[in-house]
Amino acid sequence: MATIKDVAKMAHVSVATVSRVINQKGYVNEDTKRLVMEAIEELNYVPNELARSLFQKKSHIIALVLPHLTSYYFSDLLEVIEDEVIKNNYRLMICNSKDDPEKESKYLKIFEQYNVDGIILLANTNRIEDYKKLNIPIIEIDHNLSDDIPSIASNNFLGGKLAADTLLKGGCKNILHFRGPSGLVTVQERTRGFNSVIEGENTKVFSYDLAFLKPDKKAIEETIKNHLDADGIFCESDVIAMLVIQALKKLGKSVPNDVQVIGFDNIQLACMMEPNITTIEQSSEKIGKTAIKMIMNLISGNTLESFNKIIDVKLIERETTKKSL
Amino acid sequence: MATIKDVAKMAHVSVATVSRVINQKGYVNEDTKRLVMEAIEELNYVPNELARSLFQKKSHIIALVLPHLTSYYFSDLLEVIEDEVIKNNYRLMICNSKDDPEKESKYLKIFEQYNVDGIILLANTNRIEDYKKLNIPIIEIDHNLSDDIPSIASNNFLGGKLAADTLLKGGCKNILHFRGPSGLVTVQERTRGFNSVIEGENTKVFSYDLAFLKPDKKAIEETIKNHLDADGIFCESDVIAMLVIQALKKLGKSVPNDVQVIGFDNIQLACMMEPNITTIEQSSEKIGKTAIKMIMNLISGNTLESFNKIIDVKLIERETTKKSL
DNA sequence: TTAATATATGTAACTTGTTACACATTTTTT
DNA sequence: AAAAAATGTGTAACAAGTTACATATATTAA
Repeated sequence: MATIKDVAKMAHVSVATVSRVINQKGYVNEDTKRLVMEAIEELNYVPNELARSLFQKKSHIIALVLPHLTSYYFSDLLEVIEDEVIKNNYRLMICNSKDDPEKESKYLKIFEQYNVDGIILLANTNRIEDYKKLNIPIIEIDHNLSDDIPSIASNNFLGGKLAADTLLKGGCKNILHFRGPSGLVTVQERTRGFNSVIEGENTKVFSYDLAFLKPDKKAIEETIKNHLDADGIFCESDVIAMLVIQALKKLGKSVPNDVQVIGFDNIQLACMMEPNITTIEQSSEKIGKTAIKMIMNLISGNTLESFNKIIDVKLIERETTKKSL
Repeated sequence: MATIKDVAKMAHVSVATVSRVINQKGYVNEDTKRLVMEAIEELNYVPNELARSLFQKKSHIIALVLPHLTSYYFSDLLEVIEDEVIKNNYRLMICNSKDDPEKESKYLKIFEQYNVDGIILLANTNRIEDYKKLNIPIIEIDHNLSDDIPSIASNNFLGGKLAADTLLKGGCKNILHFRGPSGLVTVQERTRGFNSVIEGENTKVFSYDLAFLKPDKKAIEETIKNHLDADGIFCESDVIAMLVIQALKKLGKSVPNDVQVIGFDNIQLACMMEPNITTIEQSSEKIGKTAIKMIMNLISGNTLESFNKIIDVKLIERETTKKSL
C-alpha cells in the first residue's frame, strides 16, 4: 500500500506538497500538481483515512442508532439514509441498540473511540444525557428525548387527522383505533390529531395499544370480536392493518363495505395486498434526506433553519376505505 | 478528551506502561496496574481507536455489501450480523451498492482508506477482482462469484427438493414455479433440487422468473390466469407467495383446496397471513452467525473448517399445503 | 527602486496510540 | 555464587497523514 511518502518521492516533492494537492489547499504550482497527480495515479495511492481522522479528530462516520432493523418503515428509512450519507462523503455505522443497555454502552464507547462525527437517534434511550456528554452533533428521528436536541418527524398530528377525516367521510360511527406503543411521541401525536377531528362528531372510538414490531395477532382478533359493531378501524401501521383485514375476513366481514380500514406508513406491501390498503404515507425519502441535511449542518457548525422539523404526510386512498360519499 | 499521556501523568508512569495495562500485554506490576486503572477510571479515559487502528493497520470494522436494504430476508440477516459483529468487538459498516458502479467504486476505496478488516459480500458484482486485490478477507453469502472466496448459503438444493416433495405429497400434478432471478446461484440450486424430485414423476412444471425485491404483481396474475389448471405453486420467496395467494383468491380459487402454495424464506409475515403460508425456512440466524464466525477466522488467519458452507433449511408446514394424504 | 504581497515549497512538530529495545531489578537455575 | 531467566518500566521510533512556520522567489504597489 503506497503512502504519501511514496508519492512524494516519486513526484520529487515533499509530503506537504502532496497533501496540498490532495486537499486542494494552499498554493501549488500547476506543473507540480500535475507531477503529483501522476504519481498518485501511478501508485494507485489512496490516502489513509485513519491517519487523517486521527489528526483532524473527525472520522467521517455517522452513527445511526435504532432499536431493531426488521421493520419495513426502518428499512425504507435506512436505505435513504445510507444513500445520503455516502453522497455527503461520510460512512454509516449501524448501531442496533435492541433496547439492550449493555449493547448501548458498547456503542456509546465506540462513538468516542472513533470520533464519530454525528449521531442519528432513531431509538429510545434512557441515557440521553450520556449522548449529550459526548459532545457529538445529534439529531433525533421520531423522538423527543430532550428539548435541546434537534429533531425530525412526520406530521403525525396531521396523519391522525387525515385518518379520522377519511373514516368520517366514509360514514363511520363506531371506530376501533389500534395504536402503537403509547410511550412514543409519534403515537401520541397521531392520537391527538385523530381525536381532535372525532371530538364533537357523533362517533365512538375505542383504542387499543399494540407493539409495532410484532403486533399481537390474537389481541387484534379478540378486540375485533369484542367490537363487532365497529365500522371503521384506524391502524397505526400497515402491518397492523394487514392483520386487521385478515381478521375481518375470517369473521366474514367485507372490507370496505362492512368495515373500513386505514393504515399508516405506506410500506410497499400496502399496495400488494388485496384489497390495497388505504394509508397515511410517511415519506421516508423526505425524512431521511432532511435528517442528513440537518446532521451535516450541525457538523459544519451551521445553524438549522428549523430545530424541530416536521415532514408532511399524505393520505393514500386505496381500496379499504370508501371514497367520500 | 483524556489521552494516554494524561493517564500516564496521573499514574506517574510512562505511556508504555499504560498501554500495557490497557492491552494486558507484557509485564506490569500489580500495584502499578491498579494505579493506572484508577487513573483511567478517574479521567474517564477511552483509548482512541483511530490511533490504534492506524498503528495496527486494522480498523475493527467489518463491511457488509448488499444490493439493497429493503427485503425482509436481508433485514433479518442484517439484524443477526450486526449483533454478531458487535459481540466480536468489531463494528459494522453498511454498504448498499444498489448495483450502482459508482457507489461500489466509492466503497471499494473506503475499504482501503479505513483498513477495513473484513468484507461480507451479499451482493452481486462484476468487480470481484477488485475486491480480491484489496487483500482483505472476504466471504460471500448466497453467491459464488469466485472459486477462491469462501462462501456460505442455505441448502437451496434441499429447499427445492422439500418444496417439490411437499407439493407432490399433496397430490399436485400441475405445478407453477415462480422463480427468482435466474442469474443467482441460490435460484439455480433451488430449481435443480426442485426438478430433481419432479423428474420422473407424472407431473408438469411451468417456470416463470420474477424479481425478488419487487415481484411483478401483474405478471403473477397473468401467469396464473394462463395456467388455471395448476394445482400447486412453488414460490421462491414468501412475498411472492403472498401475492400468489392474493391472486388466487381473486380468481375464486381456494388455498390449499384448489391450489397448494409453498413459499421460501419464512419471513415473519408468513405466519401473519391468512392462511398461514407453508414455506421453506432459511435460518438467517445460522447464516449470519456462521458468516461472522468465518470472517473472524479469516481475519485471525485460521483455516476454515469448511470453505463452502451450506446451512440446512427446514420445511415449515402451515396452511397453504395439504398434509401428506 | 524599495516595500509589500502573493506564490511555491520544504522542515518538522503534531494527532494518539503501540512496541522494539534498552536497562534495571528480582527470581530461578546450575 | 555466578549465570540465566523472568519481571518491570521507560525512551523513542513508528503508523500516515496535516499544517504552522520558515524561507525563497515572483509580482505588484508605492
